[in-house]
Amino acid sequence: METKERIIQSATGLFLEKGYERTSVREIAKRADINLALMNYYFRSKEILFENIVNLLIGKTSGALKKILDSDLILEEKIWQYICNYIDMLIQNPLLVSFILAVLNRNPDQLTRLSVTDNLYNSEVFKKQLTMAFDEGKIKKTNPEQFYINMLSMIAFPFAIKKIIMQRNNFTEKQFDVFIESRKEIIYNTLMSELKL
Amino acid sequence: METKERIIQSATGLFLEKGYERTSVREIAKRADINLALMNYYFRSKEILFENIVNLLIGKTSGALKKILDSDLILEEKIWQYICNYIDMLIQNPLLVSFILAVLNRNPDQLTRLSVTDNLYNSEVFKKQLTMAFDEGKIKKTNPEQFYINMLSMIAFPFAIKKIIMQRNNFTEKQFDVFIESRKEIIYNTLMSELKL
DNA sequence: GTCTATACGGCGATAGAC
DNA sequence: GTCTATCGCCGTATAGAC
Repeated sequence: METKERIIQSATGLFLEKGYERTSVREIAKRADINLALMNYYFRSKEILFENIVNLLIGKTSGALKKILDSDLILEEKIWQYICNYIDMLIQNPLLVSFILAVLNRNPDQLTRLSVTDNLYNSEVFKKQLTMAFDEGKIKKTNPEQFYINMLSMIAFPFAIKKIIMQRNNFTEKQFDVFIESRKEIIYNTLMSELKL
Repeated sequence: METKERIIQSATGLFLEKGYERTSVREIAKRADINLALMNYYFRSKEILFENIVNLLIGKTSGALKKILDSDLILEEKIWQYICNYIDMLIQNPLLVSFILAVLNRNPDQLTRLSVTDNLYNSEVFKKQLTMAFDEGKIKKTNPEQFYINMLSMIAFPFAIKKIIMQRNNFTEKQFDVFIESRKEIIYNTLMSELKL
């Protein structure tokens, strides 16, 4: 579909430049040089359009994240891989966290519509592994859900407050990415030091 | 002011029930039983109205948070007090995180307008204390800004994804609060175990 | 100073003609 | 598939009555 593709191209660019809220469907239609109504012919709403784009941008990567978490890697290696891949994905899609949080608070009943969410917060296998590691005497006792939330928080939250962090520290985009990049090791150490016997 | 008070009462209730985005100014006016235009007579905009309400709700508490961080408490005690007070405040104002993040992404240029933000993310004194503690050989070397971000992330992020956490774990409101309450100790231990020599 | 009525421009969405 | 025209909201602004 030529038209459909043009809409996606235009919308992707605008969403990445200005974020979801500040991009209007009229603007998307204008830049794609198509009629406004075609937006709603191909995608039923602005939100669904965004979901399609998000799935295109991070569908594979987020699937890979879940695979890491559900794999049979040993605990330390799994945590390290998860942190690295998650952060790499967010560096390449810095608006993702804000968007998901925005959707969450506007449409709380339809959490499931955004299929990637399942890949981004999913802890069942991982929690079992944590419990088992404790039973085998390999780590200190820990609440698996709390541990997972800690990991997720330290990975994702800085992207949610990216603008404040940049302002407070006078960061350029590049400096912010460096700051985040160095968090990989910090998050890993913080988490592991709590598990060590 | 009778009218002004009625607007604040109505708006506070609606914002707490439905969040900022899903509450319209017409709804606020209707419930307060006042004319729509009075909204903009007393408060210049919906956003300013919300800011007033936020300041009323958490003005004192957030000031207290900054005082803790800037006090001369010893490091361990300061961190513990900060975590406890911050979390208590968020338990009582669970929509605060989502709102601030929403404002942040809609109005990135006017971060300063929401005065409480200064109280909620402010690390200068604290970072110096961390650096000094290292110089005195009391703790392991750590990047102060990263440490502060870790603390903030673990405190605040769970409120941003409250709805997912509740859904995934089948929590009631009360169970969520218990879950959060028990995070105080967990966050403290996680942070301290990274500092220990 | 307060308050009412009304209007403006923009939004996301849609019915219906071609 | 595409387009026009329009709907029903939204936040905001203002003219003018009391």
